[in-house]
Amino acid sequence: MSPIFYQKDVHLVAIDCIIMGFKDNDLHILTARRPFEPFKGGWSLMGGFVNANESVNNAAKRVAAEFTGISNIYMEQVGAYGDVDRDLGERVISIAYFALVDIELFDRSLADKFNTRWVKVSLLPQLVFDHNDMVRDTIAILQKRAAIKPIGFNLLSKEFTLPVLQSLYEAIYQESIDKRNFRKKILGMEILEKLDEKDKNSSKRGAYYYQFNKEKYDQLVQQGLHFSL
Amino acid sequence: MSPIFYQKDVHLVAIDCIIMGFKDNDLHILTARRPFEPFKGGWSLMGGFVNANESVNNAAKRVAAEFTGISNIYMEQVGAYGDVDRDLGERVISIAYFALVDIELFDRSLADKFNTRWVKVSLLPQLVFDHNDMVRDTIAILQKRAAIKPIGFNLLSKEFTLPVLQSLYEAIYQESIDKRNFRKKILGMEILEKLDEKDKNSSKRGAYYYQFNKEKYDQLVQQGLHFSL
DNA sequence: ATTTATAGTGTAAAGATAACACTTATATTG
DNA sequence: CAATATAAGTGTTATCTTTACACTATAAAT
Repeated sequence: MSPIFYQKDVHLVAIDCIIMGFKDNDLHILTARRPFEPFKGGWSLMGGFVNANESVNNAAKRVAAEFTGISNIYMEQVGAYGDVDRDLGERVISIAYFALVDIELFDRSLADKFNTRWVKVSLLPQLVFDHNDMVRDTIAILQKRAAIKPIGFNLLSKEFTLPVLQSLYEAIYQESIDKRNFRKKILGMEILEKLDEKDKNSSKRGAYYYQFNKEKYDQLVQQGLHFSL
Repeated sequence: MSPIFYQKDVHLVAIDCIIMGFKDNDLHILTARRPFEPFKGGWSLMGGFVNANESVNNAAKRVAAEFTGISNIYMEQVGAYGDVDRDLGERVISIAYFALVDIELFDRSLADKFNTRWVKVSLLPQLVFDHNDMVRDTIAILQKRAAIKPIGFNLLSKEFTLPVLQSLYEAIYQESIDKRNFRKKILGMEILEKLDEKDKNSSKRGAYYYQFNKEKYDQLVQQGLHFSL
């Protein structure tokens, strides 16, 4: 009766990464023209296979670093996608991860090497296999997670202005937010530090730069206080 | 350069099910004495391997049905667990699912067959491998999910009393809830139907039975209203 | 008839969220 | 150098949501 006496089936296990960046007031996803059959030339997420000697989490980090040139990326697992014929070539079980990167750190030489492009989430084309499902599930997770954890900062440079931070949250939630209410709430948390410099690119007056204070945040969490936007 | 020219590694892919039931005012998880090495005799979740010809979701349903005798179980994926040495015998990537069952429907003959037992979540022993992590992650998901979706009803019989429903939510959130506030909220959603019979087992006065009206709930969701407890 | 145990019920205070419009700073232009 | 144009920055009020809180009702058992 015991399964140990049967031959157990083995599977190809892949990683697919939903690599997200923020620019031009919009969330973007790194996509590539798929270089292999099946669906050669179709738009695809960044992927790779899990090797025998690496954890699934490490495989995801490896893949994300390979296509962006960035290490230490913030990543979360989205889930396993396991329909028998989800990959039309052969059976592959894929584990999807989303990655939040500061798009400024992206190594642009890799865009040529891998034929990748940052596309707006709102203008995402049809992707191969079930990759659109993965993106949809990612956005659902991101909306929930961003509301209760300060993960949005991973999408910004270390220094950012409040108008940019607000437009990031508007992009994530896909709805506009009242400026005064947003500032009241985010500044009320006391996890941001106001700097003396201003960003004068987007307005004549200029907007002050802020930076996220992780130490203060961790301290507040320990006191039982919670991020909530 | 293309990975297609390399031998790709293949993996054993397992399912582990966190099968949850509700009785005696507490959440319970189905556990079994593990019948194989490694860790033969250790407490374990219900597991199995994904076959070549079945989707991962179907494998999870198969495993859950095999150990409970119940089909059409409410299940959600918890995530993939992929450390290289998480299973000390051989490398196995496991995909965990939680299942919510009406414990009354459990086929008790299977408890003998598989040497399983329902144990209180609050008294869960140490489990083999990373199974305790899976349980912890399940409870975190369950707490969030139960707050925004009426999934708790999957743990109850079709007819239930409000005191029982409240104790279910108290068990999920691991905190006590004010009786009046709870009733106000849940009845205010208008997704419950009051029946004429009472349950007289737990009190002299008896508590009215209610049942969940899924049609009404779906209708309200379409109108943009949301469950929130 | 009395006791006992759980079911059932409403209101008010506090806190969170949502709605709303004008002033300020500064680069650019005439 | 005065006027203009543009985005940054700032408080208050109303509404809704959440929380806190204590007594009455029902019916079985004695």
